[in-house]
Amino acid sequence: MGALRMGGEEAEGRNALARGSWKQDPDAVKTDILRVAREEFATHGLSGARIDHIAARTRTSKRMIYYYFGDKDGLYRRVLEEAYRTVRGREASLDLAGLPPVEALRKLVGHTFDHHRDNPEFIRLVMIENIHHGAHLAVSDVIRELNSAAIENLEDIYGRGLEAGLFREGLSALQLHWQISALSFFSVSNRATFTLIFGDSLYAPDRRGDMRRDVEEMVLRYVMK
Amino acid sequence: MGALRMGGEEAEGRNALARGSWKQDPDAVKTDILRVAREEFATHGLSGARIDHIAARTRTSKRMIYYYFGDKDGLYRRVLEEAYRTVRGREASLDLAGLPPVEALRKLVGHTFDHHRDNPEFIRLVMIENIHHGAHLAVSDVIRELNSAAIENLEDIYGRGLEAGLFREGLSALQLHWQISALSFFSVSNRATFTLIFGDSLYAPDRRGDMRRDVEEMVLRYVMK
Amino acid sequence: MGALRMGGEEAEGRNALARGSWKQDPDAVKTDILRVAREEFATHGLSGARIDHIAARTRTSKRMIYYYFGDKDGLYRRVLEEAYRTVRGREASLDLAGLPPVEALRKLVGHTFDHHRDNPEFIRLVMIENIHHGAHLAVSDVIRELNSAAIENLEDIYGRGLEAGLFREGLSALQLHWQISALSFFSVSNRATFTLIFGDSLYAPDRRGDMRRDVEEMVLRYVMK
Amino acid sequence: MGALRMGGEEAEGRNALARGSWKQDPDAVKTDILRVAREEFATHGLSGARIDHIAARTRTSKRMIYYYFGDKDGLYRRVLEEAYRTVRGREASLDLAGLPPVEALRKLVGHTFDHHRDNPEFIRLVMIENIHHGAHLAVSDVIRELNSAAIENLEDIYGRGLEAGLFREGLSALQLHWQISALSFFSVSNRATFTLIFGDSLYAPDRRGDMRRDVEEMVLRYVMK
DNA sequence: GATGAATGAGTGTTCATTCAT
DNA sequence: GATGAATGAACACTCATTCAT
Repeated sequence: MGALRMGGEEAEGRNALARGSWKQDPDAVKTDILRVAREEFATHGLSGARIDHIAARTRTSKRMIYYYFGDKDGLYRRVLEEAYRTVRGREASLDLAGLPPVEALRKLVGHTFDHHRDNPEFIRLVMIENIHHGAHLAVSDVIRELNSAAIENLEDIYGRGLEAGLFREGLSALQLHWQISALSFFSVSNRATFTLIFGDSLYAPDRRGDMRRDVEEMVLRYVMK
Repeated sequence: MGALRMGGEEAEGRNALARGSWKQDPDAVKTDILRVAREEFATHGLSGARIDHIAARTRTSKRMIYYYFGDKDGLYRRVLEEAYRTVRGREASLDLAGLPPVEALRKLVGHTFDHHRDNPEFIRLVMIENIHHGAHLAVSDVIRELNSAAIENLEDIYGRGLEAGLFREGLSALQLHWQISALSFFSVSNRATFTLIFGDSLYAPDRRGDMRRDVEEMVLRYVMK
Repeated sequence: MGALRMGGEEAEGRNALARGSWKQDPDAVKTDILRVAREEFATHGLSGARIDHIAARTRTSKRMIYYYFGDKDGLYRRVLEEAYRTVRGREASLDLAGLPPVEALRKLVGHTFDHHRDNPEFIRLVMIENIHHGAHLAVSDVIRELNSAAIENLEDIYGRGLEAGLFREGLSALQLHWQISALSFFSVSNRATFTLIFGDSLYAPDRRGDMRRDVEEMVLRYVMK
Repeated sequence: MGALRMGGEEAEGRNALARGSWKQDPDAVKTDILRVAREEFATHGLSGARIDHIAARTRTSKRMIYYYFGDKDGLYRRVLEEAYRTVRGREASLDLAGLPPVEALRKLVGHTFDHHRDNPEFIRLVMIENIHHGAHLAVSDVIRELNSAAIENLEDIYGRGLEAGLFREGLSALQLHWQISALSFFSVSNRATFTLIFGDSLYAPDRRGDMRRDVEEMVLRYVMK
């Protein structure tokens, strides 16, 4: 996508838009469609999303959606792929190698929590994909690139913690990743039903830090000797 | 009508059918519709579900769905309500009062984990409801009855643990419920995408007990001094 | 189709129509759709036909076409089936058993020629189906009922002609049917291009009898000793 | 441009392509488009044909189709014209003047039958054109050149047959052409539906000669005294 | 209460064709 | 001459819902 060629082009795209002549800039068109589509899919789900709605909020026409993305499923898949790719980019950029194990782990957990909390749209896309049994992720190429960063970070930290005699033996990076994800993901994904049933005390703006600390604490107490 | 709670009704329904006179048994008709609808909604989501599909797999006609449930949303709401009601019934039936705090907590966590794992259809309905921002649960009466059981159990256990000097101070039943739910729910809700990206090693049939123990362990280590 | 229940119902259908209330008469609705669809398909071909055009010229809506016929292909198939069925009915009604072989054969050929000439819509449907490689006839049940009448008539006539020493040996009913069909069919199917290239002298209204006689003559001269 | 008649062009086209410079050879481009278009139209009909499919299977782009042929109808008309022109070329090349009337007629009939049987694509184009009521042939210039060869051949043969006292009086070349065409054309045009209904015994590969002989026989018996 | 028939408003998709460079 | 981008109008088809009996 356009993002790859980025830099000057994006700026050009915006200038072109400002001049009212965004034509002949396919990357800008595609990016524009994807942005709107991501919102629509995240808000209404795959079946609930309407191509017409997406087209209406785009700088181009419905026809161009089909020109570039083939069909509704193709568009959804691209939205999903871009979402995963962006996340992966953020995970990789975390620099934890210089920190001692405990601090590194705490930072990774807190970062994961924050990231989920700050990207509810991504969370919703993943929820939606799970509602569809992962059928679209399964046929996508991105999955092959996704595995690494998060797990590698954890393996490094856990290994260093073991060596330093700080962490318990017998745990695995995959398991830890699963637990960290569960605590971070659920806090966003199930917020609606949870607050309806139990009130929103846990989600008061000034208590977000508490919740993150609780999650960090939970992971650390689980891992440390 | 609470048809879902009655075991006998299904059998009655079948007998009535066998006699060719189930038409005079409105409860059986409603139960039949709800059963089929729950499957359809859980499988395809709210927007993805088709009234026609539900009607086709029901012993009665499409007209009856509208007769008894008003519209698609009404049917979905009833499905959601029955699902929550059933869960609540199961939670209440857990008898932990006789157990010492640590054992009680471990049992409650394990039970929650198992329950989620054994009821993916319920998990999916909750996911779907969250995709729809909890809009249907919000207008339902069931929420008022839902709060209690799980939290009360936890309050009792946590209080007894504190008294016995086994548990840390400063935690809350609500927070614990949230954490237990997160770990249990995510293992079902995100199984599709998680296994696609990281493989299904965590979900091997013979490792289900490991995962439950890990969750129990995580909660206990978090709560205990 | 309606034709099966015919008699009083059709009349009722017409009365209902006259009263402006044709509703609740599914057979009349289906017959109406099929009539319009036959015209549309015969005029524009399968790909060229427009469901919207059919619906517009029908007493019902586009939606009903899908309600009764599933999709465009289903409608086309039904049109084709009804066309073949009608033809077969006419073939069977020919009573040739009482005539001497030569006269019987002449009458059968003339009748076939006239029938084709009088039913250009049927001819066009068969042309269209051949353009589509017979794909729709192949999956239809009617083909199984179609074989008989025409061939049986010919077999009887040819057998009697042989016995009477009037006809040559070594011919077959199937081959004769093929030849009679070719001469009759082509005169309708290729009329447009033929008259464009060679003028319409052969198709002058007062020469239709000549053409039929030529076809009869051709077949008789071929069959007779 | 008459590209279709030249055998060498195709090779030239390939050479040009091999040299990477076929772009400068408009005739090769046009021929290429026409070849692909003929297949597409013959296979799917006029309405069923897709410009995109044609473009995709061409060495050039969709734009060139419009550049050279105006629109879909223009392209179809050119395909039709080239097909007729090719046929006419073949008819003219038949040398029958040296043969005695009966042999000449038999050869002409057999040749017509074979030609139709060997060019189903041409037959299909003519069928398609007839489905469209000859509208495109009507506005084409080729029709004016088409009349002659076949009829002239027949006139010559029939005249010589009459003179020799071998043929019946009162027939016409046009009528004979019509009958020969009918028997030859139908065997290809209606093969799909005919074999579906009556089986393919008449079309067994080893019986093609029989069918041709039957057609020859039918015409000869019709013409001879 | 119950049924098959009926429907307006969308819903994703495709078509031949033209524009900008 | 040549290309990829762009498009309006239509296209087949579907949906939740209601009507007539």
